[in-house]
Amino acid sequence: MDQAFQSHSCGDVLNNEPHVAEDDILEEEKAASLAELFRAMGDTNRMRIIGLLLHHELCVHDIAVLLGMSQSAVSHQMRSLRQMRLVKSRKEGRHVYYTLDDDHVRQVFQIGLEHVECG
Amino acid sequence: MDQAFQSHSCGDVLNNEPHVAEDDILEEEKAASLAELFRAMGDTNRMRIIGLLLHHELCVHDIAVLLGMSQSAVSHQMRSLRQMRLVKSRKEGRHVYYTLDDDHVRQVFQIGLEHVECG
DNA sequence: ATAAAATATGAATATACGTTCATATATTCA
DNA sequence: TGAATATATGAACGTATATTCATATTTTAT
Repeated sequence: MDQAFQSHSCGDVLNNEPHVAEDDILEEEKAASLAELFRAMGDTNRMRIIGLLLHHELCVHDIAVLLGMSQSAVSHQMRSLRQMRLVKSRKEGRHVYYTLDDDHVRQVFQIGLEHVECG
Repeated sequence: MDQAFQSHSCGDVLNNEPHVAEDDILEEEKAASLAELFRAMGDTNRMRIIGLLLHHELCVHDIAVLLGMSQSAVSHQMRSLRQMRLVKSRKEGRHVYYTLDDDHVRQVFQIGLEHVECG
């Protein structure tokens, strides 16, 4: 029997659902990836950036000006967003234009917005 | 004219879309709320907890046992999750049972999973 | 009433993270 | 080539955060 079931003594949920632990194991590696993804969205400035990119393709400098951030700060943030595949970049001359990577980002943003707005 | 338009000189996106800045202002307060929400999902253990609560209503002690976390650590985490309205609690005797607060949480989790899996 | 069990909380510590500053790389234009 | 513009990057510093430890609160059982 799973070790998780040996040392608890409260609710009977675990006893009625003997596969809770196994299901959880499946999610273990994914939990870290998910956390990493959401951590990338867990910053006000990065959310402001995503908010801008919902509607427009923008380069680093434009984002910096629009949000009143330093060029360096934006560049560092874009790196995080790129690494988490929240945005993708397109180089054109000396500019690097950013857009949202895929529709998942838009969806998560939108559902999150519903959550914090309506409740 | 908006101050954001005075000091940039690169892409013409801003000139072609004169309302970028105003749209952004609308999202300003929301950006902080969104970031707060996603920050609450930006931790591996909290994602493991959400992963468990997708399928089962569980009390603090059960979660602690299943995830190999201390009672205190889980309790602190549940507080964060409650404050962000990701979970809701139901007290029954000396137990406090937790479930996901609403379907937004499930949806964001699911879409996030799609993103990190298939990508 | 006393003991045990479940949960919550405050302080402390260690780690993660976001910004700034200085600087490097790359591209355009004179 | 040299100057200017756009972006990227590494180090450093300050802040936020997750855990542990000790303890408080609440409820159940004897």
